[in-house]
Amino acid sequence: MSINKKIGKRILALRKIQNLSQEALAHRANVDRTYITGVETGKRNVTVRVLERIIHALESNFGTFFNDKVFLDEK
Amino acid sequence: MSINKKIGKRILALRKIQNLSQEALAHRANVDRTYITGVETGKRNVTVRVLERIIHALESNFGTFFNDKVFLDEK
DNA sequence: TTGTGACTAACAGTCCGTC
DNA sequence: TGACGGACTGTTAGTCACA
Repeated sequence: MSINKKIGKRILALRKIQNLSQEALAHRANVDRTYITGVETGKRNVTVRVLERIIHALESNFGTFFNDKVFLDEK
Repeated sequence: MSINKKIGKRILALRKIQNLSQEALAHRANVDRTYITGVETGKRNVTVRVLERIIHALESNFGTFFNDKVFLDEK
């Protein structure tokens, strides 16, 4: 599984926990809604600068974001 | 401190621990030598795909890479 | 509410060097 | 050995109409 897909899954999971729509998250992170779609579906290869905005919008941080089994599994 | 500078510092630290030159790391990660310089000095905004290669070349992973005080400090 | 294809400006990333 | 520069190509950021 590509890093992009892993990140997409993680973002989706965190977004669902917070009961946010893609649009609400997009607004918080100051990116376009369709951009969030692209990231969540693993189609975008994000830069750390944008990823930082999204992670903060999810009220998380890099440490906890990547401390998830999604990033440890070999799938 | 920008996310790029934090990542640069972290990569430099891990590289020093392993006693690698920038060139050796670049070779392992399959990126250009001058690119490592740019990343370590915080001038480059890396994509997660390349960051993954660099982290693996440092024999680390995203979880432990970002589990560092550099990414927690507000500096 | 979410996904897709297409688009341009900006920049990621390479390769050639010099200091 | 590492920082830095210019020139270059490929890819991402950011947005839109549409489904």
